[in-house]
Amino acid sequence: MTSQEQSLQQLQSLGYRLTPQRLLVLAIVAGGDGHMGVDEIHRQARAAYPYLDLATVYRTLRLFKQVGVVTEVDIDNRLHYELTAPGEKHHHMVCRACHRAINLSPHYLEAFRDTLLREFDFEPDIAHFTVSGHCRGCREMAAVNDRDNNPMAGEPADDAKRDY
Amino acid sequence: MTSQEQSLQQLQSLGYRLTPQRLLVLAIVAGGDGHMGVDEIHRQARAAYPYLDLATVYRTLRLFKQVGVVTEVDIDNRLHYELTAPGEKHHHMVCRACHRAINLSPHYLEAFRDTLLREFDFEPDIAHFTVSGHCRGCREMAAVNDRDNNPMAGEPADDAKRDY
DNA sequence: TATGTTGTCGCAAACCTTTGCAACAACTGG
DNA sequence: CCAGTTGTTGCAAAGGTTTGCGACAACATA
Repeated sequence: MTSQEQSLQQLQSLGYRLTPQRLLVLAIVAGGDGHMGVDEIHRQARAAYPYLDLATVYRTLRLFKQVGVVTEVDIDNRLHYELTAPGEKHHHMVCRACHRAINLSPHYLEAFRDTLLREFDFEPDIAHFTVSGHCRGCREMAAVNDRDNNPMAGEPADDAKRDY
Repeated sequence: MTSQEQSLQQLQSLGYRLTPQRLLVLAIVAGGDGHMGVDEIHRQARAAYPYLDLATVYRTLRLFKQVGVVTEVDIDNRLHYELTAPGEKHHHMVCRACHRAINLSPHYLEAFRDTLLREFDFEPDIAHFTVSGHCRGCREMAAVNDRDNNPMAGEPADDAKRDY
C-alpha cells in the first residue's frame, strides 16, 4: 500500500469521504511534478470533470494538507501544493525576487524545532514550513544594481520595479 | 534622533515623500501597543483624516515594512503591523489554534540563518519571520480532546470545530 | 514662473481565498 | 425500505489584499 493510499484510508477512518472530486484532485497533484498552483490544478481537473468548482478544489486541498497528503507552499502570496513524499520530505525556501522555491531538508530545521519545543512548549508547524528570502542568483543581481546608492536598503531586488 | 525619525529620513533619501497620510499611519502604529490589524489602523486613521483610503493604508504599511520601520505579522491570514523596535527586535510564533502571537528573540534564529546563508547562499528574510504552530495552552487542550481517537492526526486543536 | 517629471492619492475593480447556504449523496439505525 | 443524521458539493457572496488609472501635489530645471 502506497503512502498515498494510506492517507486516503486515514481520511476515511476520520469520517471523511472519498468522493470522485477528491480522488481527481489527488490524481492531478500526484501527476504534476513539483508544486502546482491552485488554478492549474483546477484547470486540469475541469478537463476531466467540468462541473468541479474552484471552491471545492480549495477545500479539498486544505483537507489534504490537514491530513498530510499534500504540502502547501506559499509562493508570492499564491498557494501551491505538492504531494507529500514521505521519506523524502522537505521544506521550502522561497525567493521573494524570482519566486522560485528551493527545497530544504528537514535536517536543517530539527534543531530549531527542538529549541522551540523545549524552551517555549511551542510546536512549530514545520510540516508546512516555508522561509522567504533571497536566493543566490537574486542576491548577486541585487549587489550589482546596488553598487552606488543607499547602503542600508532592505529589499534590493524588489526595488528594481519601484512600484512601492 | 530616534530610529523612527531615522527611518523616515531614509524614506526620503530613497526618493519617497513624507506625506500627511504616511505620518499619520506611522503615528498610529507607534501609538498602539503591539501589533495592530490593518482595519484597526485604518479606523483610527480615519478618525483623524476621514478621506484616507484603505488602499493607502495598505500601501503605506507595505512601504514601511520594506524600509524596516514596521514589522509585519501574519495572524490567521490577516496582516498585522507593529513598530520595529531596534535593540529589542523580535520575531513571532503564531498559534494556529488561538491565534496569539508570542515574541521570539532573534537569538533563536541566528544559527538557522547562518546555516542557510552558508549552505545555500540563501538570505532568509528573518526581519519578518513568523513561525506558525501550536502554543503550550492549545497543545494541552488538544491532548485532552484527542485522548481516544486517531493517534496520528496532524492538527488536533483545529479539529474541534470540524469545518474541514 | 513655466514646464516636465516623478511620486502619491482616492476610487473602483480585480485578485485569491474563504464562507454561508440550499441541495444532494452516503451512511446509520430501525 | 424508511427516516434521520452527517458529509460534500456547487453556487453566490463575502473577505482581505492588491492593482490600474486618472487626478493631483511636490520637486527639479530652466
